[in-house]
Amino acid sequence: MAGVNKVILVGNLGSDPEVKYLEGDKAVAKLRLATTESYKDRNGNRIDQTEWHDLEMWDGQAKIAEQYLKKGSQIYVEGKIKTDSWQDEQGQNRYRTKIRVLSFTMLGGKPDGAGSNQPSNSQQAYSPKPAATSNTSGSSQDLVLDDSDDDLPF
Amino acid sequence: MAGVNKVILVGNLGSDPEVKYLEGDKAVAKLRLATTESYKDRNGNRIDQTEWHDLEMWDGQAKIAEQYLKKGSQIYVEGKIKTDSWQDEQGQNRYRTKIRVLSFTMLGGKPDGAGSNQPSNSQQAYSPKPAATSNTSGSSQDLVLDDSDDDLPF
Amino acid sequence: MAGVNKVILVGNLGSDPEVKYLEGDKAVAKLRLATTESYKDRNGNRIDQTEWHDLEMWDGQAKIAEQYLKKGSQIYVEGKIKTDSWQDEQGQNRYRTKIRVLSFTMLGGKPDGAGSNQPSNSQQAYSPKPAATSNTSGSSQDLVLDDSDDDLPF
Amino acid sequence: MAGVNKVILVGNLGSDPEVKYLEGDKAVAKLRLATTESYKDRNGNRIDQTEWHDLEMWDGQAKIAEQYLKKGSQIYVEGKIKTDSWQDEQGQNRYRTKIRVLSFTMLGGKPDGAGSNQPSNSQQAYSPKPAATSNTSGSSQDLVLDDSDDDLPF
DNA sequence: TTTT
DNA sequence: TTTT
Repeated sequence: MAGVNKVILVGNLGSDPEVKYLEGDKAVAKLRLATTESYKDRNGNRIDQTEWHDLEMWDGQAKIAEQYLKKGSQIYVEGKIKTDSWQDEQGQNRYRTKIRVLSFTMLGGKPDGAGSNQPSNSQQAYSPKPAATSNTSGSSQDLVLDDSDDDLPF
Repeated sequence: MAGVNKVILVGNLGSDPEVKYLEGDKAVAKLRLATTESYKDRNGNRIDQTEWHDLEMWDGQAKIAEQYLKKGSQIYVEGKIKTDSWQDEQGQNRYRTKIRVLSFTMLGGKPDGAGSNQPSNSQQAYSPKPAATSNTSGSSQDLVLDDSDDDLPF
Repeated sequence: MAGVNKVILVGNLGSDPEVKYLEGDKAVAKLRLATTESYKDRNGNRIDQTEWHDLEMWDGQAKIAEQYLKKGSQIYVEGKIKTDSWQDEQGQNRYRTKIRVLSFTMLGGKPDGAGSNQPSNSQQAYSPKPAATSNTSGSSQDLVLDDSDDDLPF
Repeated sequence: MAGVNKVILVGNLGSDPEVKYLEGDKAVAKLRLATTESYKDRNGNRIDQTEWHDLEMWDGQAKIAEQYLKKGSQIYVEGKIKTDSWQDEQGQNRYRTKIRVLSFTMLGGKPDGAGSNQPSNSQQAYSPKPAATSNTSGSSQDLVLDDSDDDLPF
């Protein structure tokens, strides 16, 4: 019965992360990630096919995303699929699938600036590379968790 | 721009595959796969959380699924995320996400029978393990396989 | 600079886990895992090609392995590649690559017995499925960790 | 018995690819890839731990690597583990593990040049993005690609 | 031997 | 809506 539900994505953000702060030092970030596949059709024309993914990050990860990611950023993402379902006003079943991010890594060169609200001198804040990889995390000692076998609330 | 869109699942089928045959030797199978995550809540109670995934397989793969998979089968799946979107009659945007399967592997012991419509002597048809792993494959103008330095697996 | 080093394996154990207990509640398990790939050669003969992997698990994970895994067990493994190198007595560089396991999941039906030293009524000990999935872990509250961004000593 | 043997890496090349041309349009490329993991030790000092991987690519893939990859290139790699073993002159068993690459994707911005032997105006050769993603491919009796519902990507 |  |  124990299962595996794993997603690996490499793509670019369609816009800056949207971060909401909740009570108790909690935060959630929503991001839209494009993964583009390129192939030739039977006439030899190159076709790009883009898939858009809704990413969700929490807490320390959300804050790192806010600080370092922005529209266009290329990232590697690991996460799991979660589908929300509900009934709409017409009583119809509705579904929405998102990727709950467990860790991500920034790709490509150094960021040329930072999150959308950041002054572009945040290069320094970026230094050492504490943000280059983020795992689902929280406490200030940089505790790293993954949410498979424990009592995390998600 | 080149991206990665990869899903890895291990779970059990919620029902037998539903296979439709289309014109020209094409076939498509729909499957529902449950991946269950188990964790302890803060009171130490074990909680099972199940996520259901819509899988789609085509052609040779669909036929193998029909023949060898059934309700309860445990499989390893590799695929990619595809989200269909459309407008419903109320003009609202609707979304449905599925996993386009690129390869799968049957897990656990030998199948005790076979697909739901199969005589249970299909054990023989199963022999060696021709069905144990399936890659996306099919008609010759659409040949797509994913292995490497060898002859083709089917 | 942040990188990704990820291995995903599904295979069977070639023998029972070998577990060593070290000072301070530490334990390490060595396992040999076979992943077999099946293909047809150009004469249509089915060929099985088996790759053997050296797995290493630590602490809580090692103990779970000892208790529930044995020769023949089919498991799903996630981990990372680590290559040890040293000079042998002739002054030659020697290399040995192993998989540091970060999590694993038992596949197939319930185990029919248990680790090699276990009474075969361990079915009960196995109950619900507390052991079915293991992450790199430690403390008794079932704390789950992965060792990417922290100060774990391995 | 069917198994899974999958490696996913993101890292940087330690040097330009070494490509050898063999008889019959065959080619093989050797690459060294560094994956670096960053963590804080218990004193809060950031530690970088680098793992080096031997990559092997064949045929079309090797040629693309020669043309577009060079020292420092950041790539995403998918492949499988292969361990060669042999006896050395002392009759000792020797082992060497490498990653047989099945597909790779260049990460980060546009290449600023090209393979080590290429004129740096190869930007044009790079155009559209024929090299951005490569799957295992090659001679017609050994055609192996890994994508899905489309025409072939090269 | 890479990268930040 | 990203990227090349």
